[in-house]
Amino acid sequence: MSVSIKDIARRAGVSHSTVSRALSDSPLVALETRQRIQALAREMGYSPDLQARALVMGRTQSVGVVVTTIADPFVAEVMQGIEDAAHSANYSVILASSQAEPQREIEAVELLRAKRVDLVIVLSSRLGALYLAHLERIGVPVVLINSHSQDRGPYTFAVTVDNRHGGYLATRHLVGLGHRRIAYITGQAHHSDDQERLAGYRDALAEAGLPFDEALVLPGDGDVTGGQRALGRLLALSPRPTAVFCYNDRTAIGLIYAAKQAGLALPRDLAVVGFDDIPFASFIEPALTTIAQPMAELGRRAVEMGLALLAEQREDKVPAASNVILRGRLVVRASSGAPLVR
Amino acid sequence: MSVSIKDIARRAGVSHSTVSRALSDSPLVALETRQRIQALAREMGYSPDLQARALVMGRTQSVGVVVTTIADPFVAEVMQGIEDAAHSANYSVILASSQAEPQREIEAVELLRAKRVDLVIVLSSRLGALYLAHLERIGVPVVLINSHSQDRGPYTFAVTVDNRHGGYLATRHLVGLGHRRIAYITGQAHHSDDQERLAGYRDALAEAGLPFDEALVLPGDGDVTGGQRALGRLLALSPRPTAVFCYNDRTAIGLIYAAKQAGLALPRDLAVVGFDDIPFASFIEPALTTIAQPMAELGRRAVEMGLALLAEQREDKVPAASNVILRGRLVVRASSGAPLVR
DNA sequence: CCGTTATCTGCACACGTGTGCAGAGGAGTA
DNA sequence: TACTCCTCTGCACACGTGTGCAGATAACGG
Repeated sequence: MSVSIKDIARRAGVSHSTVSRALSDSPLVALETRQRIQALAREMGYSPDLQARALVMGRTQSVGVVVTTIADPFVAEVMQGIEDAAHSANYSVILASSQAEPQREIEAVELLRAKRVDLVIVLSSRLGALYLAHLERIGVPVVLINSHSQDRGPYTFAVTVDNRHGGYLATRHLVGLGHRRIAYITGQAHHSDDQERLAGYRDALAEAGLPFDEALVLPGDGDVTGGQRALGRLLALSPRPTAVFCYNDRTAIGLIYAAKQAGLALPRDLAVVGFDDIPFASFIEPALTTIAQPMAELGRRAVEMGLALLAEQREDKVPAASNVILRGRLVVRASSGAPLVR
Repeated sequence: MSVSIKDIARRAGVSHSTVSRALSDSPLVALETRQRIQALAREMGYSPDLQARALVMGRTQSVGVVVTTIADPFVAEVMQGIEDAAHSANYSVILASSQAEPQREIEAVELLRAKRVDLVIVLSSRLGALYLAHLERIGVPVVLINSHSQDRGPYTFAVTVDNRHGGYLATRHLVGLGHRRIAYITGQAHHSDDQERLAGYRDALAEAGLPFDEALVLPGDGDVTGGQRALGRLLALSPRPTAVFCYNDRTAIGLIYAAKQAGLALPRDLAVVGFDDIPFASFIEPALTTIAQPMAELGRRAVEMGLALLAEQREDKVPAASNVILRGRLVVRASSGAPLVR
């Protein structure tokens, strides 16, 4: 099979302990012996078994990431940041996707636990109380990205974008353009992100002295299809809204697609604002006005925070970290259109 | 720390061997004892250490995946298929991304080797001979996705889409619409996919009796920016091509974006065909005609083939597998336009 | 030449799990 | 009762690695 330090030890005529020390450049081994062994290891194509090492060291140098699906460009961009930061810290990434099935999400967490990852990152999950309890039990730090955890355990923290502020920025932008009837298309039900973006939407309305109308909140699903389906309901409203803020870019893209097929002229007939700023947001027509999330940074920060937590946990310190909230920024493109003339 | 079978053994008043057997439902343990231990394990929140198990069993139940970047939607879709198939087979996925830096790709492979993954899948890499030799040494089956390996080792196979056929279909479609000057925008240099798609392009030209003109092959980079930059060179050609086939959808999207900014009316002034059929291909304007790759299936098949190879390797059999080549299909949308009138 | 010290190496154990083998105990049979 | 056979359990080792400790050897000073 694969060559181990014992094999090297045999060929070098020393014990495996000496080989182990030589390979980690310990000064306890005579320089000459050290170099001889290192050369031999290279020659024999030695590759250390990280699992065996992890077993004795008590750390696997790997971070487990739970996502709903990597096919979501937002998720993919965050993963990019995670992978990057993990790589820099000499950690590797184990991916588990849940396909948004709660049962499978539990399984995923259980698997990562069994793999003894040092750190778990959960990406925009809608976590029930039961699930959160499950997370507690695994005994390693948990960092949630874009998932609010009001009821968190000692080593559970969150890195989120300021959804409420983002929702506020988006809606204020539309208000500023003169819109007075602005719809909101939601994401998946019971997602905390969604609730917060909606809250920001209401903030902006309130600030402008506009009434909040329940009927203007239309259900979506966070994917393109949800946006497409929402158009029908939106057109059925009377009077018809002149603008719409969507839970995310994918929803907005679906809505725009359906609107164009229905013969609407965008943005004149309907101004649209999304959320995320996924890579393709600027390539659709009209180019999408949106709230840019620092996606890669979310991932990076989550890793950094997790590693800091890990260090503190090892020293049995009370974690000094606090939740990180990053602000998105408004990116104005064509889809929100020119100021309304009246 | 975490509870082990020894802890359970102590509480149950038996040896750790008995616990180990009881948890795997071995008939060697009395039914009553078995059930008692299983209940105890559940109560104590036991989670088996898969690393330790892997160490003694000689298999980690994990597959390593090397990608350039997961931010590429094509890659993300394939990953989806990989994760899915791996999950079904009770395998987990370790991700390593190279950012297209050769040095980092080597590191990635080395890391996966050290993690003792049972199987390595490499996604659309441009593999030099040196790198391939490196892959050989790791001793586990390697499956390449969309990377031709003319010079492969005994346990190295490939799952690819029929690039040449795809290139042929795309170009024939344009020829069929009456175009006679058709450009091709390449992907990253030295990528075998690219060479093959180009070959298919030439096949279609030859079939139609059209000359191959080197000047019509323009350099891209496989990303949106490459498409954008290519427009300038394309417009400088004289006479100007009436159609263009792009290495992939991202390139096509960049090209379309730049063309619209330059004031061209698409598809009238320029017909465009892409390759991949990424999720957003149908949402840009004009909707992109493209060659649909069975992305998730590529991933699934790669896992299945890899596991089959693994089984054969374990029995020291000569692998019976052969490379898998899947065909893409032409998806006609608006960007290739109506038949040319002349 | 002897004692002390510095330098290096190996023994033995640990991590958590799986398993061949021996042996204890009970049940059954002659 | 004595022997055999079956059922169950524990011992001991294995996987590949890291490390405290003891001890061997050499170097050095008096």
